[in-house]
Amino acid sequence: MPELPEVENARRILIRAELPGRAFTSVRVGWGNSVRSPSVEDFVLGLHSRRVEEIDRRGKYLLLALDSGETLIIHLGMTGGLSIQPQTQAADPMVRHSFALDDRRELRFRDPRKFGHLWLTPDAGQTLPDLGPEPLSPEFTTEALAAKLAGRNAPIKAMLLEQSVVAGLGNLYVDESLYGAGIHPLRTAQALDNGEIVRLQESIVGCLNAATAQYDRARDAEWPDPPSALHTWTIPRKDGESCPKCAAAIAGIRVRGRGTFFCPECQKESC
DNA sequence: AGTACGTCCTGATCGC
DNA sequence: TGCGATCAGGACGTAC
Repeated sequence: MPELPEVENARRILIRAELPGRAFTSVRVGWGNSVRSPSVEDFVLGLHSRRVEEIDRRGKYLLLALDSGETLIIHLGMTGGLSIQPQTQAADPMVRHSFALDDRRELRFRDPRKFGHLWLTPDAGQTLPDLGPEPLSPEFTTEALAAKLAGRNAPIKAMLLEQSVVAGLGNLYVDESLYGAGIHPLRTAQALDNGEIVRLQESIVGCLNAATAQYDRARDAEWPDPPSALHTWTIPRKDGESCPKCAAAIAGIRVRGRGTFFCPECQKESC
């Protein structure tokens, strides 16, 4: 499931593959429900002959700035992945959308589960939902995190999945961050003390930086076939496996319907 | 407003 | 062995 490090990896792959500078010569939308706005027809028309100038990221959203002044926003959903391949190369049947480029290559959006989404908008800021701070930017301070958690009764795990609290965390990196901070996923957000919030903020940054660095190394080592997903987590995601720190049995529970793994010894429910 | 839950999707895995 | 049932979850709509 693409979360911040995976989306950032995708961004850097597209930049290294020199997508910026290229123009779309034709666009094929294979699953209309993916296009959130405008209509599929206007989406295709609006992209025609447009050149990609820059590729940015906000949370889990990729932002492709076009020479028309509009922005193509891509969210990979749970199973989405992007690649650039020669137009002559046969496309996987799971490729839902194709963006032919002016150099005989093609940007392909593979998305088996169809949870990915696309937008073409004149104002990305207005189109994107309310997103919290970028966790790898200086704006993501302990104070900023504390302010978001203040007065909130939901489990800390649910809060961290909320993109308006911090942008870019998903199920996996939330578990990983809580494990690193030694905080139980069901702790009430507003019950965390200052020391715990400090540890949590540091753990989130540490997890994301470590994963991003791992992707950087893999891209360099495996170019031109860099991995789109790596095993970046340290806590086993299986009930009963041993905690790498204390060897206790890892517990698997469900929090808000999400599979959640933690160490009952390192992450006590009451403190 | 805050919290919780169902929904969209289909490949992979599970269990009989 | 085969096949139907279940699982996986990001973001959003709806409900309380």
